[in-house]
Amino acid sequence: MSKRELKKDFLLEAGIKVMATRGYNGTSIQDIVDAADVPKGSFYTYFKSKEDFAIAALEMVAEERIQASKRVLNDRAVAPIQRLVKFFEQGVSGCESNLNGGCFIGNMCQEMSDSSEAIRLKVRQMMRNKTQMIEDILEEARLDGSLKNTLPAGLLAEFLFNAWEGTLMRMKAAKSRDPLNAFLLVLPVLLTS
Amino acid sequence: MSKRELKKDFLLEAGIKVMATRGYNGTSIQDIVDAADVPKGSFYTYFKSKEDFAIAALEMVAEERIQASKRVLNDRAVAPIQRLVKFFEQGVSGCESNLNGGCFIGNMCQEMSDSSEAIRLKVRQMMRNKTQMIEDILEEARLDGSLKNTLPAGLLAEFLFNAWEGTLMRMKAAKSRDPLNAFLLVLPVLLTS
DNA sequence: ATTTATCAGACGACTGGTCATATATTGTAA
DNA sequence: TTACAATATATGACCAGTCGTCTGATAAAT
Repeated sequence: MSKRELKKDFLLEAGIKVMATRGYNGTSIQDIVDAADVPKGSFYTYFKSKEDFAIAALEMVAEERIQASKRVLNDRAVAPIQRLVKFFEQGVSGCESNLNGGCFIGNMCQEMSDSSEAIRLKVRQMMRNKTQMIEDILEEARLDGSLKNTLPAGLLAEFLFNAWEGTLMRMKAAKSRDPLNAFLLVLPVLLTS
Repeated sequence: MSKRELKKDFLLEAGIKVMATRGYNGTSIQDIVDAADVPKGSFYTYFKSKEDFAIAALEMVAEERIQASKRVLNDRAVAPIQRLVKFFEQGVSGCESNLNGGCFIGNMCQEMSDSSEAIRLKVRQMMRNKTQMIEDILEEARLDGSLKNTLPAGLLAEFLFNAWEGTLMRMKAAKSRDPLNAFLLVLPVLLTS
């Protein structure tokens, strides 16, 4: 990885931390460069605009999450439904690492979908990816007989992903893990009965 | 209602339409007064700050929604679970009326929970209210035997409310009703089997 | 005449973005 | 290896415009 790319990534990582808590419009270019301790002029060497930065940030977060999710979902030593539970549990901790609960992707979705079509499309693509991963594991669970629910896996996956995003949002408002507990208790009931 | 209160409400209604699509930080005082065709100087006659406006806006939206929800949930001519389905369907249309999909409360939650404690607490309270309404109807369904699921009603209500908020969010990213359809198909399965 | 409500415009701070200049880095030729 | 030009990167002062908020003059009501 070139020196340039390293610095770009450093700027991204620092900026994501700020933007994940203060939101897109709540974060200025100045905030981002301050967080990375980089002069303001340098920002536009790496990103052509603030929107461009946000999209790159979304891509970086997505990449991290997808890698982490794959590690959990492909562990064939664990039963599919157990893997799905782990997938969600790990997804939550991934969000908390950006300090102050909340999913960066979900936040950007709510704040920017109506303002920036480019951001909306990127968010949509990332949500589709995640949903597809859930669908795949559900198919696997169906094959081994552990998934009792007879609804189409795609439908169930979409429902579960959305429910989970809603759970993350509620955690943010409540500043509590209770919503997560409710989700994890209902999840197996929905799938195995 | 006094002339003053009428004008205040008018300013609120106009401002909510803008803030619901552009977000809190994406909406300026100028945007709000322009939407209501009121001079900028007047804004601070009615609201002591932008945050104060947002909280009043949240209260107005909540009041509308709660009234609409009560109408649906208290209609004893309809079976409880059917009422719950209607409750969610109507909740979606309530959000779309603020143009461009998405729940004003959910949007404010994601954008502002980490920035404004006052807004976060208001959002939390509103979510609790809604969840309580769901819990009540679930209890009713349990009494008449139509709710098969044996999980505590409070838990189920929390899960359902969060799933529904997630569904609204996904609709915003996807610009589609598919997430709603998935929700409405899974809902009865979760409750009655 | 006195109080109260309204509002135009000004305030300083800050916005996303640009640009001329300064500094590194690289490629080439001797 | 050195010398030097050519190119790329780094930078902070600066732009025009906007931000949320406030004040002082005016209008309306009493």
